[in-house]
Amino acid sequence: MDEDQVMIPPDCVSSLGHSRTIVHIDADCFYAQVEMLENPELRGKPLGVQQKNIVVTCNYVAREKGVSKLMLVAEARKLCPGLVLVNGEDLARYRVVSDRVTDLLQSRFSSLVERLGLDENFVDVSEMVKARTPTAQVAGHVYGDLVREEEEQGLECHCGCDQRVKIGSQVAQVMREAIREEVGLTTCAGVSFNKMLAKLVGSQHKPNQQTTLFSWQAQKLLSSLPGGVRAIPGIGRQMSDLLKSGGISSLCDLQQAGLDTLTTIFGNRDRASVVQKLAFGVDDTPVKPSGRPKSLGIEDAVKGVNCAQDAEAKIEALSGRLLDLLTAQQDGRLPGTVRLTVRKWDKATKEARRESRQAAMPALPPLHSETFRASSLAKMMPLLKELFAKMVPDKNEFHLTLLGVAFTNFCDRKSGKGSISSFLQPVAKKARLDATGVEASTSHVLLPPEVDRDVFNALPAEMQEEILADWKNRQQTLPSPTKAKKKCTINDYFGKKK
DNA sequence: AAGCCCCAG
DNA sequence: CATTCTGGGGCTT
Repeated sequence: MDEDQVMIPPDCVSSLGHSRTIVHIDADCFYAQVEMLENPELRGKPLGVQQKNIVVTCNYVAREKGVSKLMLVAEARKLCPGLVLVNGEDLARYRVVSDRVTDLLQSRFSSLVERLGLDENFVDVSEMVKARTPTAQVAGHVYGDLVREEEEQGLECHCGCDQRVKIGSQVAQVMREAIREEVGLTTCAGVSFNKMLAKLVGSQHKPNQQTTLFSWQAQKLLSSLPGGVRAIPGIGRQMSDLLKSGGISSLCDLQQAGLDTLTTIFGNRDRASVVQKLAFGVDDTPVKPSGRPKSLGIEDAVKGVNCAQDAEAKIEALSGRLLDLLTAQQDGRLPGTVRLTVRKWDKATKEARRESRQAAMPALPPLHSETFRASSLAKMMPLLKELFAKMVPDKNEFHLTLLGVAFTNFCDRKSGKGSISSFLQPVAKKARLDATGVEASTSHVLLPPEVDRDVFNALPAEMQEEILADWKNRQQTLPSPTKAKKKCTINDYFGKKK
């Protein structure tokens, strides 16, 4: 196939051009790395992280023996007899490490940090890049490996993005060093002018490496991707099946399909347009700061649950764990809604399908009271039983394969007399005035800048918790003055623009 | 707002 | 029979 001339349809132009600089950071085999971090004896041994009967991920020692993601345990053991397996069904410990990575990026590099799962972050470093000296060399790999030749042929981009991604690659390097030093994880990074391309190019060299894409190499990257249309982030199973039924399976097919064809396939012009743009590497979606989680849930794949009593026992156990998670999260918010999810095996259609029902949460006792867990459970269980009955009527026979409980619709606690706002508000006002942002970085517990450490230490433990929770909230919602300054810590590594 | 579908790792 | 255990967003009602 001839690929020198790829015609880009006129409806596929980007409104942002190459103006942004985006870094995608991806932790290598994340769960396995966290396990090795917590138990260093595992390093050097083939390690798999197990959920139910599946190895969900494994370290690179195991990969050398042929173990891969989402492989059945039996198969993995066969390939790698010495495989060490650890249980990874509870994600709480992974979430703690994941938060450390996101917090580091957000406090030191850019307020625009978007999480994707537990192991990936997009960072929009456009502002930081503007302030850098324009003489940077590329750190790490360059996609395409033809930089010098191509530049000599005059194929480089004249909008300035070549320079920007070079600086971006230096920033990415510093990010990865900081994550390695301060969190203990190796990562990969991709640098480009939009999210999709940053993510795609970052996976070109793994593990513990980084790759930068110049805009004039984007087409080459796209055509080189294996796996047809599925290689595009945002085109999943359903959409690729739809495309295939419309005669489109390769990325080249997709690029050649007209907007009308795609609209017919998807039955939706907006959808079609987004997909068409993605096929040409056009992605104007912003890096959207993730902020605090919008839901908190747990679920458990089950087998042999076929009576209400069994199910309710499981639901109670799950709810207890979920309340523990809520307590641990402790960012001061309480859920407004509970949702119960079941997955049923439908033998008529021979498919598993999920159903859920939700209800308003009853008022809960104070988060840290002794009886919080027990009395919350007591209030929730009747509700959950009702929800369960809506989906699984008593009479019918059923075969459940999964149960899940989730909190959503979080709201901040109402501020009362002894609450956080009455304490912080006046102090915060004073602090805003003389906030210099210089802030010698605290080595241990991070306090809000307006809170004096001695005052803090004298407070009751519960109030300390509230302050820390509130500070965490503010960091994720407001671009605080401190942070705006702190972004520039990268100056330690690079000179400022003259 | 409720519930389903699709996406992601 | 089923890849696990999550979490976000969009569409339809």
